[in-house]
Amino acid sequence: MDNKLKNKQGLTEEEFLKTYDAGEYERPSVTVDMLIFTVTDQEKESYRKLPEKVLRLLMIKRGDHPYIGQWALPGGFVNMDESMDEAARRELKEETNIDNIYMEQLYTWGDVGRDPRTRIISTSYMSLVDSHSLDVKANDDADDAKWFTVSCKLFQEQKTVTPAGYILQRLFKLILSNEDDILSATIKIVKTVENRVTKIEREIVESEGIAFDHAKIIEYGIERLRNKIEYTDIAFNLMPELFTLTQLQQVYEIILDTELLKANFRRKISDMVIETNEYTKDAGHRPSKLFRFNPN
Amino acid sequence: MDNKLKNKQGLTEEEFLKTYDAGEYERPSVTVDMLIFTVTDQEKESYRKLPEKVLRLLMIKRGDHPYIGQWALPGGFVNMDESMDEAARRELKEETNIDNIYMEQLYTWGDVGRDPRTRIISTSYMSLVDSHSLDVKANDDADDAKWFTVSCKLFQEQKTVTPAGYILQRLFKLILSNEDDILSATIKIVKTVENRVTKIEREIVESEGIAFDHAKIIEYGIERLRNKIEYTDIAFNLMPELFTLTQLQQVYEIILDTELLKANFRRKISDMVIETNEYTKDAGHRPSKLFRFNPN
DNA sequence: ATAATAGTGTCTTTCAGACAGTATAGT
DNA sequence: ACTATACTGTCTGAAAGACACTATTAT
Repeated sequence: MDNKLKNKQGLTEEEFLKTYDAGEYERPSVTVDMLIFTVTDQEKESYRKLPEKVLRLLMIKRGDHPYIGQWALPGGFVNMDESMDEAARRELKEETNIDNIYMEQLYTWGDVGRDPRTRIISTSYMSLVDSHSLDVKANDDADDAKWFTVSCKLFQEQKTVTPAGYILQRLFKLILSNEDDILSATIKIVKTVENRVTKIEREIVESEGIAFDHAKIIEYGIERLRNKIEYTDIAFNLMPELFTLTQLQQVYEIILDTELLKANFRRKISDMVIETNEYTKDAGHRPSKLFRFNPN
Repeated sequence: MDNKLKNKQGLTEEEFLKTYDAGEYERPSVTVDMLIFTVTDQEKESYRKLPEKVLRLLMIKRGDHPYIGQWALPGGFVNMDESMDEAARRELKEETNIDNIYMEQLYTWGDVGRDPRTRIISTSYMSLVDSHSLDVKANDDADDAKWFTVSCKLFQEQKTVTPAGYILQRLFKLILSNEDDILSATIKIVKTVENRVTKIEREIVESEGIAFDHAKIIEYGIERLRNKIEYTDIAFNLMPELFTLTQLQQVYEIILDTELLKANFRRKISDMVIETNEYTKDAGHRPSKLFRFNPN
């Protein structure tokens, strides 16, 4: 490419860049918000039943205004000398102390009033962590990071047919809980189809204890996770090196919030796993074969 | 919520916000980049054949450094008083002069050196427009906007098995062309699976006439479009009010870059369309029934 | 024996793919 | 009659869903 080309002011690219002034336009701040999911065992309820699994999300208690005392997603500013992904990895490392874990960009949230301090645009990332690779680290961190059990359920659906399409309104209840706190929010998702143009809007109806618009960001992340677990192998990021097929099925079940039939589940995931010769021991019942992930 | 809570400095939220100083940290600029797709008829090649369809993308010729003379996606800065979506709609309106069209956020691109002037983070949006609702407007615009025929093909695939997974490298050739210009780029997509952690990276190998990292953004958009057309009804955003099933099939075929079997295609889309009583006229062959979109 | 979980076989229905056939306009 | 497109019927095989059955450990 000819880099001696001159612009209307008669400047070459080199000269142009040397004199370039980024200008006095005011700029938004840019942050990343991390959705860090893991799956852990619930305490066994009866003497020799299998432990139930729960989906957990890492949240941080705010120590200052705004939303002081409420819980927010971990995250922080994107520095001038790092890419978005690098910023996200840095935050992840700070919170979980793990380096090489699954991470994916989800969506960028840029409504004007979403932070009362100043204009902040925030990109959300989702990360999936095997709970066994986590040390307690994130639990006794100075900045009050804690894992919350996540539940997100559709509880109302309303369809209105209009002359040129329809309006579908769905209400989701998001509940985050642990031993000490229960946070909740209601998120309204409105899908409008009019003259074959589809539009989807997401709105927080009510939010208890969840800072900023993070309830919306969490709901969106869960939706994406549910969707993606169906047609990719991301679920294995939540599994330890060796696992039983029942454990794997439990992970699918808590994420999708449905019960699956064992035989069918095994058929479906059969070529994503490799059989090993090892078995579980000293459960109060028949031992089960351990499998590992098969990266085809 | 109790908004009389005080922080460590003894300030209420109101007092805190009044004295809040956004700080002297340098901030990136934030822009939106629009992928505006449409489908148009190619000139008929023989006297009574059906016109072939082509997928087109709107690009703008750069009049200043950097990348002077090259072609870039339409887009612009996000103002402080508008949301990301509003900025995207504004750009869309400026370029196409249409208001109510399909638009979807795709991805946020934030590599450090992606713009030589200053740090710019850019969110890409995809929009689908029915070409009949477009006037020539965008063609004779002052800022040299033009539609390019798009083609994006996989031309090399290479898989290397590693001890703990594999590396899959794919090369795509992107070609944008119209009567006057041919632009092209090669994009490398590397998928690494290692210890059950998957990572995907996208890199521009070579780019001819396409400004910035826009080749990458376009390739990603096409991938998403191809993916989404399979399981949603977005294709209808590219169709006029009334259309024949063959026209609809052609749209699927150019986007997916494959040939589909008529009978199977019709079965698949049957409940997304409504039959009308109208027929096409004066084609050199049997008239065909017109359908409209069925917003279920 | 019984509780609890592990693991398999198979029937049915649904859906995607392939292909062959019939129908109807213009020239 | 012929060309070009419109439209339909049906066979096949793969996958999803439902369900029933057998197996193996600990108490």
